[in-house]
Amino acid sequence: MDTEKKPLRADARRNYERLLEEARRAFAAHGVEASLEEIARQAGVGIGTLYRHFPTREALVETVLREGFDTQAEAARELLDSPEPLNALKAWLAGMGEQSARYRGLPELMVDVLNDETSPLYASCHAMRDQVSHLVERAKAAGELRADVTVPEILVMLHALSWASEHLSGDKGLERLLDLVFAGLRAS
Amino acid sequence: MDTEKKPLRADARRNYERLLEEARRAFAAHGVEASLEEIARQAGVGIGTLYRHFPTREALVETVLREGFDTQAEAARELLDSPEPLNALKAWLAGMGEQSARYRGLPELMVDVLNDETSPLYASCHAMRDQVSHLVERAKAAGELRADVTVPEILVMLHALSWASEHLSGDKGLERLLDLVFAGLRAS
DNA sequence: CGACTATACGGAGGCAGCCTCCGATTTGTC
DNA sequence: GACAAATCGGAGGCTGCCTCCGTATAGTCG
Repeated sequence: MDTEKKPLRADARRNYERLLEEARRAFAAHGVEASLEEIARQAGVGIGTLYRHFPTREALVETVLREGFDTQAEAARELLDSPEPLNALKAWLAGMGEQSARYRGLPELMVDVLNDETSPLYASCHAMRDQVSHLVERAKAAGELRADVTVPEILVMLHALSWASEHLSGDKGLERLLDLVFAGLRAS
Repeated sequence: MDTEKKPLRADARRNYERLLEEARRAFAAHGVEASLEEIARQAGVGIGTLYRHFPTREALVETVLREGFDTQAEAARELLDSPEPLNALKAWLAGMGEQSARYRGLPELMVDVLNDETSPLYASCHAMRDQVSHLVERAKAAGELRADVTVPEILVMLHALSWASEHLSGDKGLERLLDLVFAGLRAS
């Protein structure tokens, strides 16, 4: 895991930044399946250059998302000290869900990645998985969370809700859906 | 809504059936985004013939799914007489969810179709929407279902769970997820 | 049975996207 | 300023979508 990084040549660095910028724009506009050739075109760069910097679509997505992921990871550490385990978990899930809902098609990608060690996104996702594990254990220990629900179930469900919120007209969809799932659909 | 149907020519009918057969196979193997050209090829038919019988991918999907949908619609009518409104709703959702989970990518298609009147799937989906509405009203009236949850929320959530069950390793995933959502994640 | 017409067939062709490969270009260094 | 290493760019091969129209065939009628 050594992160050797020779300094890039000036033109390479410039192109790298332009590509990221256009990728953000394109993902926002067309989802995570946006045309890579279009991204290169908009960045004023050949398609070969895009593929040199980002060998796969996932590599590009990963780089675009990394900042948000790091923030999210930090949030998890703080939440571990919260006096309300269940709310801490909910808060973490809401944050993660927002990340996952950032671009159309992203929830699908995230879920697929959970079982694919070769993906550049795998490391990030796995780290999150560990973090949420702690939050889940704590909430279970406090008797606030069903003991029989598993971490994979929670994660898949979370991404499913992000996925759903893409397809729901309302804007505050994700939060609402999370509430429903935590509280249950039965009349109280 | 007159269903005029001139009898097809013998070769046309034969090709129609072959295409449906191959479509079922292909959707099962590769999801609803399976290559149409491959389907035509496997059916021993030109791509033009496929498009003549099924002008859009959705038309083909719709035809493949119709039988299951009709069965599902019939189930709804019976469930309206069930003495347990909430269980009736759950049963209906489980059935619908299974339909939606039949092919990879189908939940997404179904959700998108809910707002697209021009889709050949729209009629089927809308009919279902009406049916589930009755079941939902009944369950609310009986005080067994939260009063503030809406039909669109329930439907999107259902398709989200179908979507999730595709991505969950276990096989009885959908049923389990439905239970979780109805009961809620909080410790009881 | 043979001819004629509505019906149906098939695949070429144009477009777009993925990804690879390698000759041409540019950067940084001595 | 020249040279090697690093980087660029896009042509090319592939697959898939969908349309269009010349060709083939089923069914009918004399």
